[in-house]
Amino acid sequence: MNAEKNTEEQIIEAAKKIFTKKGLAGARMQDIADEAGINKAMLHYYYRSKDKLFEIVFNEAINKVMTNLNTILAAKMPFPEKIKAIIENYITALTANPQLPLFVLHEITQNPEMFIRELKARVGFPNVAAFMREIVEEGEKGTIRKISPVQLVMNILSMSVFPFVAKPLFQAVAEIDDVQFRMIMEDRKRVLVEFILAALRP
Amino acid sequence: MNAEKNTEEQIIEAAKKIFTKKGLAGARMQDIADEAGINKAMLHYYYRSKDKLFEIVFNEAINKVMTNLNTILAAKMPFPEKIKAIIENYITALTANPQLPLFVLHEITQNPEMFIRELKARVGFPNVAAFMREIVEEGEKGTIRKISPVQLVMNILSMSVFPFVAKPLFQAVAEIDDVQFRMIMEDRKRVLVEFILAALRP
DNA sequence: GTCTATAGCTGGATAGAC
DNA sequence: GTCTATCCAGCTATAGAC
Repeated sequence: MNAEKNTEEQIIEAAKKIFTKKGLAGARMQDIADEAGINKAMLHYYYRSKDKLFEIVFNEAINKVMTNLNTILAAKMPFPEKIKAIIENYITALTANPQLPLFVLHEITQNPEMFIRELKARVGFPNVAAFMREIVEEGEKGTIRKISPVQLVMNILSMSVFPFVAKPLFQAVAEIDDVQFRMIMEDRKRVLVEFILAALRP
Repeated sequence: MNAEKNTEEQIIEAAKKIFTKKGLAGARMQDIADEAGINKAMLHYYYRSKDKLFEIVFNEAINKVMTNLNTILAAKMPFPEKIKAIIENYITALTANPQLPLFVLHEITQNPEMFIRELKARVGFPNVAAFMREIVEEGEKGTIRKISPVQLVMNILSMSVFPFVAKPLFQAVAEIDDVQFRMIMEDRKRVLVEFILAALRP
């Protein structure tokens, strides 16, 4: 309902909100129109079809997630600090946008082709290979315990992202509200770094 | 298409498959009928509505996931072995059913009320409180490093479940097929236990 | 119990006035 | 560019024959 912005932007904003909440199949064009404070016909006027509108929102989400990660992975800094940076970056970004990962993962599963297309559009997108080489090197230098780089990457990613994917489940089981969840996630930045570095002690 | 089983069972079987794959909003009654090798009208004859059918499938999924975990959490065994049991149990179960967690998490997010209703129906369902007490005790005994029990539970769960939630993403980025993924998950049982126990060394 | 046919509605998309 | 009215496909659900 941002009366300041132009219609195109308003629509994208509204579409983001509805699609991330309901998914492609669950979202209604009427919902998006209502959220944007405009008429349903306008959506088609500007973006032709539901699928086209979705693709824009989805690709934007992918790029947002990936670009962030990529810059850190490529950065030159000592290994433990890099781990710290990755974790803090993820948790901060996802605290601001908790529904994003579940949305992305669900839609990738529903339609892997669209994701792969977008992956290939951005050349050499996830710069994870270099980071994995770093893990092997550190292991050989003896700075950290030797560990399969694929598994370590999975561990770091899992522990950073999964709590947000499982947020409603955690909240129901542990009976905690949004404020408490935020606090746990804030605390988690420190805990996770400690945990991972402890696991990697030679 | 199990010609042996009775129609009720065939329908549930088919509904499981389609719902876990497409979600509630994405699934079509026609798909389920086709999968079961029967007519669309039969679905309504046996289960009245799409929502009713879905609720049965969903609750069965919840119970399957929970019951398994609960028995292990309640079991009496040394702490490190319990961790091993939890991880191996999860990874084995999810290897046989990789789409289950994403389905459950997505639908909980769409409709938390249904999940909470089912949670309350099973009394004292997730027996996680006892396990968290165990974590604190072990920390005070000095057998493991002191750590917030909530955070440790999140870590264990995240690392066990998330790879399956993110399976299509991993496969696309790392360009691996189903066989390779299975191997990595099989290997992961050992790696994870090592990783966690290493992180918990006092 | 099982099928065909169809009612009834929802929701994406378009026509056309302004 | 924006709105109202409307079309039409696709879907859930039911009626009714067998």
